[in-house]
Amino acid sequence: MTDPSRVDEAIAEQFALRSLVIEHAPDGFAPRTAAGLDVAYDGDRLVAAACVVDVETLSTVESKVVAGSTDFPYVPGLFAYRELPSVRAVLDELETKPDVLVCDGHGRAHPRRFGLACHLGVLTGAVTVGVAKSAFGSYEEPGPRRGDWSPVEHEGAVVGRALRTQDGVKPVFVSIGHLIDLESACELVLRLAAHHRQPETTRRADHLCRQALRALA
DNA sequence: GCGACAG
DNA sequence: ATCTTGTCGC
Repeated sequence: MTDPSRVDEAIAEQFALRSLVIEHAPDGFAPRTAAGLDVAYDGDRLVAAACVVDVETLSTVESKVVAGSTDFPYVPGLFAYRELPSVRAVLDELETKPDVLVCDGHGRAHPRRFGLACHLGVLTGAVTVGVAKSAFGSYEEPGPRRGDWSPVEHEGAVVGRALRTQDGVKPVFVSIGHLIDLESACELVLRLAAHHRQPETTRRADHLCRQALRALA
């Protein structure tokens, strides 16, 4: 049961905020650290995790987990309203200030071009990238090799890429969140996904939050 | 009107 | 996201 008024309100806010997204990086932007963000659920209880990784060596610099809860249901297109509060909470716990945040979901590749990654970026002023495991709508299959990609379009505009991060695996869907360009975002994701389909950042954050969640139960 | 729909 | 065994591949 999703309260219609909360949904309408959220959608209106997305339209109001989406023009604030900046689609290019600051001069000489070269991220040295990247933080992966993820949330694991047990009903309405949840654990959010952030894992900061050295982009060059892929070693973990710092990680934090935070327990919390949600009152907003999962609604496609309104993911941010469910996860953003806990994601921001765990980010506040970090002592390190990551150069870029890698979100588990879409940025511009969203029905209203304002997915979780954009929302987080605009609200915090951080550089953000969205990496999702599935796409809204359809896309053309990219080539079979690591690094191959195809554009993801929405209403005639390129909003993201289906990026093959390993030979023969399903592509991930990369889109910018805030303060970066799509090319740089894909370059970063490919670098972080040196060993697996998913970037090391998201993988480690994923492991951390579900491990912490089972520790509570 | 019907189906599709990040996690 | 989460519920879940065995199984294919490096």
